[in-house]
Amino acid sequence: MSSIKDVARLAGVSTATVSRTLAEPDKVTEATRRKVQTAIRRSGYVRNALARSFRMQSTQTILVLVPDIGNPFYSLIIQGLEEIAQRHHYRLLLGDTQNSVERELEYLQSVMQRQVDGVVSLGHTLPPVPSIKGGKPIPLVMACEYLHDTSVASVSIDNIAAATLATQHLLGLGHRRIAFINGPVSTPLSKDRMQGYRQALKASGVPYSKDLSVRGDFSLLSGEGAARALIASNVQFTAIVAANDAMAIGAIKVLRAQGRTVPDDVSVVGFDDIEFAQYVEPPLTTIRQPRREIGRATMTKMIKKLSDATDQASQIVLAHELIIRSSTAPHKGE
Amino acid sequence: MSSIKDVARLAGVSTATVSRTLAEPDKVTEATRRKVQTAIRRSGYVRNALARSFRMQSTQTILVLVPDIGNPFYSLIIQGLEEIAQRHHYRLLLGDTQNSVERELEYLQSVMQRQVDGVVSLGHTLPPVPSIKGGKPIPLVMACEYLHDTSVASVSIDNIAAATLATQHLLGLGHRRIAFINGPVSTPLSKDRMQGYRQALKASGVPYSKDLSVRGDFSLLSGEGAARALIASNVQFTAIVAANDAMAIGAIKVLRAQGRTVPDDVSVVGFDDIEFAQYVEPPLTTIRQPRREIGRATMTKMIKKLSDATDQASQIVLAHELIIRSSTAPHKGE
DNA sequence: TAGAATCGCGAGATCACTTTCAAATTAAGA
DNA sequence: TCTTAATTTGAAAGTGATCTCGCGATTCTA
Repeated sequence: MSSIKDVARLAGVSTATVSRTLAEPDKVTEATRRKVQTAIRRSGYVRNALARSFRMQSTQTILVLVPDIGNPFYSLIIQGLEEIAQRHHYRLLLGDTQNSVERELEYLQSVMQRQVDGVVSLGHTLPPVPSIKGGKPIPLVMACEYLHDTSVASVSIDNIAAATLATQHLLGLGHRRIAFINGPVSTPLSKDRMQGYRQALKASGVPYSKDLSVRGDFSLLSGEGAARALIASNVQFTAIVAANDAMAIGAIKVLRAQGRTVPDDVSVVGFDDIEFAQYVEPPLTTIRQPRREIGRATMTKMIKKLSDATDQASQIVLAHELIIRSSTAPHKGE
Repeated sequence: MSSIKDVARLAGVSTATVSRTLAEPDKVTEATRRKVQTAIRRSGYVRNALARSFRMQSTQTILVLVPDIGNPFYSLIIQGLEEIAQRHHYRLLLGDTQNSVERELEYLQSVMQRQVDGVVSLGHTLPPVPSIKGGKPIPLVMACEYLHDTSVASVSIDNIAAATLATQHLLGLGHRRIAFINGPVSTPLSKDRMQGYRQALKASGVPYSKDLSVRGDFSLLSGEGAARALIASNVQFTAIVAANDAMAIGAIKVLRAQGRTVPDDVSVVGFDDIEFAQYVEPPLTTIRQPRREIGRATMTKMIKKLSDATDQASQIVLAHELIIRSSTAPHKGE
């Protein structure tokens, strides 16, 4: 493989000039530039990115921590991230943490070893260690999730407002006994959705009942479990709001299996608007998150931080939207 | 940041010894090992992976080309890949090619620039360029897809047999007019599934009709389109086999919208057994691919190639399985 | 047209690590 | 005790690029 030295020799210039030609072509004479360029072509030279990364101590790579690659919710976000990253010549290193702290730590090794220039986290656990990179903090941006207290940049929707909207929709249809299937409660995001739910209830004068809240982990299976728990506990409910679509879909499956029809017996509203939401029966009423846009905004923020270390952390909030399909209907009966 | 030099100085040894202590601790005296280790601890030294990669001309990173991250079919495969990779201290660089050649080429840049040690492709396009790495070919393994003619290693199921099995299931239920929704026809995988379909038909003495075959692109939307095309063409059919679950699910949606019930009016069998297949209505009969196992086997092969350049390309074939749910039923009627 | 400023280019240092080769030390054998 | 073999260690080379510094050439200013 030819190196920069070979090119330099072939072109009759120094390696410095070759490097310059590559990095800032206009800092070099027309004539030499041409010489170098033909030398490059002739030798089939390609820049050794490893050497370059080493020298510059930067890899043009962003680590993206995904809680679960299998969750289709993340796909559009990733596409948004990638779109902007590619535009700025950054690459994405996707790390599937599988909701496991150990796995996350493994990836953070890469960070410690300076193999990535920045970290985007789609999960709620704040990557703990990597705030130093040769003394300098390494940029971190959270997407979807966020931290209330700290000064970590994030991009998300207003989950309180969104959950309120979902609940209001049900309330507006005449439902009063509305169950709530939450995600893992530890995260600010889950807390906010819960808060939005309660807020809407309160505003309509509907008392909050603890029995109507169950917890899942955002998976299809946990949605089933939540619905089963709800039914087993014998509380009355005519509607459910789930903290994400997967759990809503899981719940619907159980509901139907138990002979309750959706939406006639119970209305269900989801959260996220994943692609499959339109394909289940009945098509799911849900809150749409601007997923691609979240990805774009997140990476844009990251790029900014990368080029300007003094860039301030900010909490970017994007708009959500209630998508009404067929899984919700007016409350029937006395 | 402290470097190996600092550690060496602190421990009163040479950098070579520090390096050795890290790489092969037993090539070093107990005493010096201890000295070095405390020096490492005291200085908070972490190996600079960039320098290391540069020196060794290897990054311990495998590029995984995924046609579409959003497709949940790939998630388990990726998890399988990751499981084995991590065990051997390799990292995964996930590249979402979005079925676009340009994007694929972008990622192949990484390969040319020696930023990855190997390439796993989940798509059908054979990465063209990267067969050279400093003259040496860089390992490539395909998963799911494969090439009939060449000597590229691959891990997949027997798609002919699998499609035959799916079709036979329908045939066994008494169906004779069985439609086939294929994927992009250019790929060996699609051709094989089609062939399996036709083979089963032939074996049962059912004539193949061109009108009963339509083509999609593996997406939910294209499944809808395919079903619509089928209906519009006015051919009679009482069953459909789709080349993947997403298209099957899309087709079911259209079927129901048109007033045909599944499976009473038309039986549908999918392919892949993605998680959602159990959650649609009716739950989907489908061919299960051992996805996690495919991932594992692929990465195992990759590791082998990485450590042994003479390793022969092989076509590993794993077992598939017909999962019968509720989207298929005996053919009704005269 | 002399002196100053600017520009283009090359020599060589540098980045942090691995690895070769030979020296030095230790262990084994006679 | 001396020689030989084995083991442990260090000096230094090498990896491929970038970048600083300074020199010579060119252009500008007065």
